[in-house]
Amino acid sequence: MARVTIAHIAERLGVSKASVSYALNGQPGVSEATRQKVVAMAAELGWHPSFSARALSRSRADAIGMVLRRDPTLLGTEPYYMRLLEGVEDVLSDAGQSLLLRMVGTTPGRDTAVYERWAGEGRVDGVIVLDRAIDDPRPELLTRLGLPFVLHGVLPGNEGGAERIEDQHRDAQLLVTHLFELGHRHIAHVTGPLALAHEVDRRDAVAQECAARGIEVDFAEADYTFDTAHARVAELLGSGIRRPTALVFSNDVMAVAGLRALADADAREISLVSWDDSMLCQFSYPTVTALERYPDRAGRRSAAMLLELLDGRKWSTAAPTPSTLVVRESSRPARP
Amino acid sequence: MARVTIAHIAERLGVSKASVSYALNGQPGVSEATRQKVVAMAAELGWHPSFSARALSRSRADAIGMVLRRDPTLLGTEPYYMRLLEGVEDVLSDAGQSLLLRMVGTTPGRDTAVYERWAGEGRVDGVIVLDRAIDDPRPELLTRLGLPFVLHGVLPGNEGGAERIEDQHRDAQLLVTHLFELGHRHIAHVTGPLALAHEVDRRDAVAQECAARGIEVDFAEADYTFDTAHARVAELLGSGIRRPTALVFSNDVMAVAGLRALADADAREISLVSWDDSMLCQFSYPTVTALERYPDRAGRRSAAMLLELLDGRKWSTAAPTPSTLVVRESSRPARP
DNA sequence: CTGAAAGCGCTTACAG
DNA sequence: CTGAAAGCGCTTACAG
Repeated sequence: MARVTIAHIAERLGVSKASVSYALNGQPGVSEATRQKVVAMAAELGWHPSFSARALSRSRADAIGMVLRRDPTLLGTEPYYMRLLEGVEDVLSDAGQSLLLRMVGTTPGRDTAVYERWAGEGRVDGVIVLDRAIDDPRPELLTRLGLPFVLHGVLPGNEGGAERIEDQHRDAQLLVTHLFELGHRHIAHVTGPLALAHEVDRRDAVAQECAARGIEVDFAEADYTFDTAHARVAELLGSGIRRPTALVFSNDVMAVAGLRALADADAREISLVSWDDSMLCQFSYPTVTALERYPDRAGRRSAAMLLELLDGRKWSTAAPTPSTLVVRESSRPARP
Repeated sequence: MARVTIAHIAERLGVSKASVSYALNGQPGVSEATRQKVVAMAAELGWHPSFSARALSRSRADAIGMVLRRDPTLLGTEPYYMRLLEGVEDVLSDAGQSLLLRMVGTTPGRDTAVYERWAGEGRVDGVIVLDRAIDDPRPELLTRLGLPFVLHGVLPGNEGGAERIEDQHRDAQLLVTHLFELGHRHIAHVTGPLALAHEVDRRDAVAQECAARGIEVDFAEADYTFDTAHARVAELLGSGIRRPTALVFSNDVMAVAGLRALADADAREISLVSWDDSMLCQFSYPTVTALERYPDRAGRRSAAMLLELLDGRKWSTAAPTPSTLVVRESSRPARP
């Protein structure tokens, strides 16, 4: 079980370690004949480059990291993250890179410690940052640490927020248009935490789309959990005056909570749509109209962008995949 | 942004690199006075050990790997895996170990290549193997590769299958007893792939529990997906003769498919329970009675076992957390 | 094209 | 207790 090294290969072939290294890495500096002998011998001996030796000499870890900050319980129930990871992992493994995963819960500052450690130890070459917050301290921290990063869902160079990959506007338009066409003229949007940049974007986009169509809109802030969303809906309905005829939820769990709240309030005639699709939306009763946002493709994009950034290549600006609205039972014509 | 090394610390303090190393690692061989100076200086300079240098000199990657082989689409929808990962990650990060994650889909052999590479490159110190199959080639492969491993859900040294951590018998008993007490005397169990060791265990355990109570039981094999499970239930109902009054499903997705199939066949009076709990069971209509199996704790156990194995420590045989039955609407008294 | 050598940043016997 | 040195397995200028 002793490790096969380039020294062994060099010895067997009677050449220098340098030649072996060049041959194995496809670098110039070896004759084609030598290269072939080396490659054949490496295959025969079952040689693999020692990851740590290579990392040390190249100062490259060949790994990228992701810190998930949400509540672990929620993480398990939101397919969004698994699908995102799947896309990221797919691109990384094709590139021979590893994915380091860390889940830190919601305690503030725990992610910071992870980044500091990763940077200090040289354990990852870069990171993908999720769930960008308003005044997010992470870009500055990562810059200070010298750790390359990509903000998931944001174009590089546009951290200011001018141009977003995840186009909340287009998504808002899909949702609002759908409700408008069903005759809804008064809706409410139950958002996620407004400390998250994309939730603010969504709220603003919904407001704008509604204004453009003469739809009245109310907003309520929740935190992606079932219970909070349930409570918000109960409040919206209980406040009495003028009820919305349709509700928009920023994720699938809250949408399903909305379903329950409507049933509890005997207000099943109210329509409802979700910003995230999942099996929850597919199998709830009634089934929930939702946006398919292709999180795996978004993950692929972020991973590809990070690799390009690490290679110093120019980012290739392929357009993100537009979302699709999956119409199900929960959205119906507004009652006349 | 130049890396701080022990050489810098040694130079600043006028001592040797060796002393610095000993001091930083809590090894004997330095005076207490020197140790304190070193530690203080390391903190001041913001020193972190170079992960790759340490890995190279200790031939230890301080990382463990997991290969997920299921269909990525299913992975996203089964909270089981995220919760499992959460438990694993928690233990690992407390121990300063990293988690390398790889998703390979269901193409046979792709996981093998990953293990070979990880072992060859020395990228991980060990792996946790999930979803053990009948005649699983992985234990042998990993042994040959010299890569330490833990079979998730199996006691070390009992790979033969004598003693399982995930006690399918106790779980089967919970489910069958519940149905028995509701008056069911004829049930059917829609299993996952019988190529998986634990699915065979479940089927056998259910058969045994039913026999002990004079319950008739049929079995149908599916593959954890909605469509297949839906088809199996349709067949079970269509076959005509004697219908079961209750169904057991080996995961949540299939249970929800069963719900739909029952509705489609206008057979809502048939009860149904799921071997896995999830939000799918919580928010379906009707809600589904399910086993809470605490996958995060199982993940913790496996991770802890692997770390102990790597350290050459004796495995501490704390008992696994027993499952709990969460009774919901889908299981009702059998029709007289 | 090829070889001898230094270097990446640690750890760890081995002399003093 | 302390220092000089070799070694982990690569990569990469630098001479021939």
